[in-house]
Amino acid sequence: MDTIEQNGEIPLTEPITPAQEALLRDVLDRVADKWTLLVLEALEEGGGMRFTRLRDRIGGVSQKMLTKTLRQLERDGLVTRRVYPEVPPRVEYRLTERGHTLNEATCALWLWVEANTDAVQQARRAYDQKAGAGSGHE
Amino acid sequence: MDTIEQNGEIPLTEPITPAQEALLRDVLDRVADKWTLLVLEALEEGGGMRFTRLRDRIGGVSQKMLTKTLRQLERDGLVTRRVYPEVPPRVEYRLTERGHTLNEATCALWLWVEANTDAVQQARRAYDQKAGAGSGHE
DNA sequence: GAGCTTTGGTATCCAACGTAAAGTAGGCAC
DNA sequence: GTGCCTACTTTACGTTGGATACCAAAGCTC
Repeated sequence: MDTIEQNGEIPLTEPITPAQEALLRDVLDRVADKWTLLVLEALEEGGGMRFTRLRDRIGGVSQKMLTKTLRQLERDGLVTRRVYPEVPPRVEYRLTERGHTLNEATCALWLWVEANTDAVQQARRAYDQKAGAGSGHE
Repeated sequence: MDTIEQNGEIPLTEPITPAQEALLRDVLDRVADKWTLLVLEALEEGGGMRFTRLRDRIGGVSQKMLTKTLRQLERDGLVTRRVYPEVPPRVEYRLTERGHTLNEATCALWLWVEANTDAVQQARRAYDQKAGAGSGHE
């Protein structure tokens, strides 16, 4: 009989079961998302924030995707969604403690992007020139 | 190797121009990708690797996406693609130095995922129960 | 010499996803 | 009553990702 693990400790060396592997892959997919990272960053910097303010702050995100991203983050226990029963409606989103730790974990990634954006752009230009000039498989 | 420095220094606090902002967003979008992270991880652990081996090692990735991901990484100067003119063809992918640094930057993210997968799963169960029970907004 | 195999891809079809724009709710100023 | 405000939800549509099929080119088999 397969019991879902109920112990409190997680071996950091290797994921053992395929179920754990699948779940890990799923969580990774959720976390390695552009909008997720941007929402986390915005909420980290701005503290609690309303929907529209968050949308404006991030910029370029559709309501649908922002709603979806926030719901997923709420479901995963990374942000809290607090509704004030007022008119007009007011909903405030805020990072949980766990969400805060995730944002910290992505900090290195942000720094990498900031530090390497220039080099990546140069690499792209070089690649595009080379592809356009020499191989000629068109 | 000389890097072109037009403004002399890059402030790590804020991106200034909208163009830089857009590029940064673009690079982030490229980097915050499930397959990208998995490819980087696989190449980091396994060293240089052939296409099919990489596909098997990652698991669940289609040829199309693996090809696309590898092309993007190559274009961005993060992996090298070396073709041996043999039959059957042999293509070996390998991390560049910059790709290696990116993988290091994502290390914290991997650790977070491994450490928090369990808690996320629990949060999801709690959320789904609560949503199904009727205290929510349905 | 026809046909199968192996490897690293393209090409095609189709479902899922993301975006933009319009619609919904519900008090409140007019 | 009409319109406005906010936080969504729904609809329409274009783009992307996945599964499958196909391709090329040499070697081996028959």
